[in-house]
Amino acid sequence: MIVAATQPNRRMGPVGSVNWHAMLDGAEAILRDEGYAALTSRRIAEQIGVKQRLVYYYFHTMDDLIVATFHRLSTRELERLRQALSSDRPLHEIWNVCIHTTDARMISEFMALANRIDALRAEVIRFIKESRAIRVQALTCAFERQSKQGPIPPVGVALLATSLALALNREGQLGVDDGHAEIQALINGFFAEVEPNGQR
Amino acid sequence: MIVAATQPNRRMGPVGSVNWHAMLDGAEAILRDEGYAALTSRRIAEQIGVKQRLVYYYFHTMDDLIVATFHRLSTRELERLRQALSSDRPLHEIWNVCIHTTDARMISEFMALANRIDALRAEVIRFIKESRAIRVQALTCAFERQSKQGPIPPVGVALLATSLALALNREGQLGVDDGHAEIQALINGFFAEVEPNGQR
DNA sequence: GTCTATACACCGATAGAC
DNA sequence: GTCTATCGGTGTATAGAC
Repeated sequence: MIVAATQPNRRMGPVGSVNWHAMLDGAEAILRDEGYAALTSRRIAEQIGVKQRLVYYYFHTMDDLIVATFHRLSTRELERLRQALSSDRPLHEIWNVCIHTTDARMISEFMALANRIDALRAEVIRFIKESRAIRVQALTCAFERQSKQGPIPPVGVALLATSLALALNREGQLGVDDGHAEIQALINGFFAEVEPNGQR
Repeated sequence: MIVAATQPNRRMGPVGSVNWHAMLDGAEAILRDEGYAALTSRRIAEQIGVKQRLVYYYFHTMDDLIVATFHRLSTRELERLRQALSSDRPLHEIWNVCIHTTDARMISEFMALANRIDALRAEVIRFIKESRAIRVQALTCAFERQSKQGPIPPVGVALLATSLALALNREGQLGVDDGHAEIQALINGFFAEVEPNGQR
């Protein structure tokens, strides 16, 4: 997954070890709180209490570390979505995951980083496609169960939901809420119609 | 508008002069093509063919330059939206502005920057609120003309439109198009119903 | 107005000891 | 596995000449 860029045969720390995870934890915290300009090997080392050199023992380059951070994050998010999919109220649960575990601020940082790190862009694309597929599956299933074909096919609703969740999240963090209540009412109406109660 | 941060009484270059605009032009280009990590005084100077020191003659700090760049950009965008509002088909024209002049990539960079530059965050909030107000005006007017009150009030549709335009833009640049045709069909249907032809 | 020159801090990445 | 030490480069921002 993570490919060497500079010194291919350098000795490397084990993927998945305690320090490896600690470094990604630190990277997430820094990205969230200070932005990607502050995401440096020195800052990560300071954050988790190790020496800077150690970061380069676990990751060939900073770009590799960033890609690994997103990969771990998106894998966890997909896992949550899959769990939500197999719950009693998949649509409600999937929406909850998007609204409550997604951090618009960190998404902004990764989107900006993806503009210039090719490997990250590929990961982002993979994540968008996989998460959309999960949503489509949940929606298709729900529509069939209610025996109704809405005016928008599942894949359209999936895109709509992603775009709205992100917008609500982003604007909420900025303190803007114009139209939010109205859209929330729309979403509540959709849920009432298509997934009115616990059923599986 | 732009407040001194470091050396308040320093002699400064004139706002709106040729060099001033050239620097913001350069900043936009760098932000769009290389991301905010590359947006440095040296890089801007190189881009427009002046010495690095000159950047600090026109802007107290890099943050000031960034805020000024967004301010000029958002002012121009609002101007385009106001022109669209007073056209024959305001809804169509406003949508065109969002889809064709908005660069999702640059938006990502500014959103990430706004996470840590307070003055920029204030500008972003101002822009979101003002552009939403313009959309609400266009939608309210169109709904009244058609004498129909849709299931979603204007401010909700405005938020929906912004969120969709951004999502279509962003994913289009990534090369993802799952659900895009379906949403485009939805938008076309909306236009056909609420603003079927040129009328003012 | 625009320049040269520079202070000072921090960056990624590596060599090689233990 | 983890360290010290370090290279070469780049960042913001300023002093002061012309």
